[in-house]
Amino acid sequence: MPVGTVGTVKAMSPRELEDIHAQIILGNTYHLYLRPGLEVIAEAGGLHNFINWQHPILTDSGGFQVMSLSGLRKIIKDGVRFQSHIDGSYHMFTPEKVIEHQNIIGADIIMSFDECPPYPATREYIERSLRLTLDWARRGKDTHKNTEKQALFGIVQGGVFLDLRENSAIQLMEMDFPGYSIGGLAVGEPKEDMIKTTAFLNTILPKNKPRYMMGVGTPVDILTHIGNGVDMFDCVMPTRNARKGSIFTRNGKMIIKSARYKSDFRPIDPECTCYTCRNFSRAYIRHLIHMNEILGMRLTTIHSLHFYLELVGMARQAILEDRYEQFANHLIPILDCIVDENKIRIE
RNA sequence: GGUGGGGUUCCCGAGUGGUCAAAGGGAACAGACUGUAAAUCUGUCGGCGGACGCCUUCGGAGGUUCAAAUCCUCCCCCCACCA
Repeated sequence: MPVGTVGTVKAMSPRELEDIHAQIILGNTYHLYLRPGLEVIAEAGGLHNFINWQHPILTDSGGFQVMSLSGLRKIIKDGVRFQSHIDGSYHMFTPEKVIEHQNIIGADIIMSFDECPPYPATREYIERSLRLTLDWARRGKDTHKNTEKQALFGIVQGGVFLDLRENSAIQLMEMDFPGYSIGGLAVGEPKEDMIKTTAFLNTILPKNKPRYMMGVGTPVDILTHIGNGVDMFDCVMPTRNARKGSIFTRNGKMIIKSARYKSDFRPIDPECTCYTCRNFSRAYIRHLIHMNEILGMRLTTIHSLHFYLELVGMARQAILEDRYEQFANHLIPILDCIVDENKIRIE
């Protein structure tokens, strides 16, 4: 799922998203609440209409902002009081209000309010945080009435402590959500911990409901966790990194702003079918990024998102053909490095 | 022709006897980025060597001094105003 925090996948028009076959995009409750404000979105008839995206949308609850804006908020039992990073005004987010907000926004899949705890954190901290998040999940579920049109997911927390993860998952499953998110990962913990966690949850979470790993990840992460039964991902990396001249390809990461592409007139990936690769050279894209030109960001974003969506499409096909492990094992070492064609040539 | 002001490391620009390989900015180069306070941030940026250091550099050539980007002499070049 491409990330479109404030109601736009940065640098992309809805038509460009359709061109690369994006099926669903993300929005963020906290950011949309602050700007443009829920009144505007309500007046527009919901987020789909407001941004003219008639395909599915998933909204995050603001739980991630509990971590990313940790200097500007206070957690209490009832919820989180944020101080706006825009104008300093105070805003109380409770699990009930967060559901009401998301009812107004109207996303197809919505999230319980949670605390995304930082890493490292003590077991005591994670336990306390988890109790709160579970309480909030229950309160959110009780509040949510529009269940026919909006699927509310519960969010599994528990840090890197597997027993706490288990505890979290089981209690959420008792509440019977239509899907389960895995939160609080890729926040700085070792990769092995992340992998152990999804591998473990793979044995617990129901197989007939979607599992969404929040905020992950690199192409390698995605393939790894698909292998552990995860169905859905979102991540800012393909978009954010693309804008800064670092893109993902089937041959690994390519830092297109690098001097080595100054006079390289090949496409980013000669085999790629995206608009960018069919029409523009590495040298030109590098130039655009260096010039800080809008088109540069658009073209790199198109490519990286196209690649991500193609990658998960291939993963889906490999699963259907019962050859996923082979597929992933072949691809992961390639995707895990920086493209260096000169080096390959020497070898 | 006259008067005044200047020439500093890729560029702009500070520095007016030692603590200067020389502030600051830009460019350039190398990276980081994982439910987006991100068109952001970090590092490098004369050469050689782990560090301590050594060598080359502040328009050019001389000179003064223990010590010069900084002071003196001559020369070259630029800018402004006047004629």
